[in-house]
Amino acid sequence: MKKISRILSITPLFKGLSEQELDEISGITIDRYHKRGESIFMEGEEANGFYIVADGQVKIFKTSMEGKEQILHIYGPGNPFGEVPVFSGSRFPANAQALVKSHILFLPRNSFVRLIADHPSLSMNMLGELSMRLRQFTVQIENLSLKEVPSRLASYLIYLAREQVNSEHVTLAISKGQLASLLGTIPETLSRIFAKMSAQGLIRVEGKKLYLLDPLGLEDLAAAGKLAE
Amino acid sequence: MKKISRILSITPLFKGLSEQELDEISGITIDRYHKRGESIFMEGEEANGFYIVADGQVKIFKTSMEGKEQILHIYGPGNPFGEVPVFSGSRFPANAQALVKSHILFLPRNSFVRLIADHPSLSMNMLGELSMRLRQFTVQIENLSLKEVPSRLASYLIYLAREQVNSEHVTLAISKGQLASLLGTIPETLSRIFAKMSAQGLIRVEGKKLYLLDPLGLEDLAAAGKLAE
DNA sequence: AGCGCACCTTGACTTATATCAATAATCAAA
DNA sequence: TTTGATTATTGATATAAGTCAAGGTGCGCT
Repeated sequence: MKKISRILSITPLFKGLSEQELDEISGITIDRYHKRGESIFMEGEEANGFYIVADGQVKIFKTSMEGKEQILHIYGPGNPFGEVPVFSGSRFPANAQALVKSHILFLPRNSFVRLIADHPSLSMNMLGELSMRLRQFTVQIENLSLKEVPSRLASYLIYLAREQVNSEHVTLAISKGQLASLLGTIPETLSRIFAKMSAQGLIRVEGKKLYLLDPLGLEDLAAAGKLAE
Repeated sequence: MKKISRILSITPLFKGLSEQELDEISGITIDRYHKRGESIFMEGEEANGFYIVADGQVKIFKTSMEGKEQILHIYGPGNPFGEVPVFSGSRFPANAQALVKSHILFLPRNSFVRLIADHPSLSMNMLGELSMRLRQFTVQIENLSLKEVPSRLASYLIYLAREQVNSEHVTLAISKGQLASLLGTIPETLSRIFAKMSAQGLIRVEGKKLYLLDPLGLEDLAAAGKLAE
């Protein structure tokens, strides 16, 4: 019980709520544990609640008929997911799967909706959460439609650099294959672009460690630029 | 005043609100009129409120450095837009422009946030609205990343057919150039695909009137299928 | 009615990225 | 440490869609 409260207290969604309110919420959560690769829910499935990552890593994704996958989000501790059907429709719009062994909290829809009606600050937090997602999606659509893969990769590297304080290098939290899927491409293409960017002296790749050798060049590439041969 | 209430009453966002609550809202709206092609707001601009289309048509879009445009939404009477910065950040994530002469209602942020805190059903409606948007975006990302242009077009035609009751034909509310931008392509490509689909006997194109000759073939194409030569 | 401008279409060409295939590196576990 | 499996790289080739360019069609406006 104490452990759950700790997770809830670092969840931005619950920021500003009192001890008592957090206890109320932790009273309605249900623990779930998923192995690496295990499906949490699938697109089209009926939802009767949503989730919060307590520990581990989860991907939200779509797949095409031919088996290609597009990752929409990758979430870690403190991130809620699968809330859309709580507020509209009742089916999940995408799939969720654990990328590593994960501990997930499940919040049943009805209890949560009751909670939200009574606590305006909780509903404001949820509105903030959903609008952040919309913001991220506009960026993702812009990237997919208006930029080519090298620019998308450069954007992602810059994003990682902001996220991770260590200015020396950044570390990929996911495999390169998954990164390809997140960027809307395939591993082969990503691999080639890593090679080209290395040849240009923009980055140095050492497994999951990426050294950003030329941050300005990357900014440039992210904005518009073309990657020379 | 009476005219505004009528618009608000058909706006799904305000469904279930009392006469009095609608009056309260109409008390804080500000009328704006925009000519065809006029900008309503631009990406990155500070927002101090959001909008509702009273009459006309508005597009929400992103543009690349090189001038290519990706339409995110096209909104008509009753649709709210530009709400994201009300709940997160403070800047618009995309551009808005009137496609035709339009009458727009502006709702100042502060008054609206006050209103939402007092009326739980209004906040639930807004949560529903934002989650519908998230749903639409997942579809759009799926389309851009996982389907080719002919499939996207077929999906859009099927969507139009559901929207418009007349099963005989559908009518484009926008120009073909704008449709291209909505589908994440360019007019030339769209034109060629219209030609191919016509040659296959899937559709017949007469200006803005589109006859869906082979609905099953279109469903097929939308799902996965390839368009033959 | 006819002028002018925006929209649309068609053709030849280029290019980014996917596909297919083979090999290489990495990693976890026995 | 060896082994098998996952993950990553590299090469050759195919293809969808973008670019550039030139006409054509239609529509609103005086």
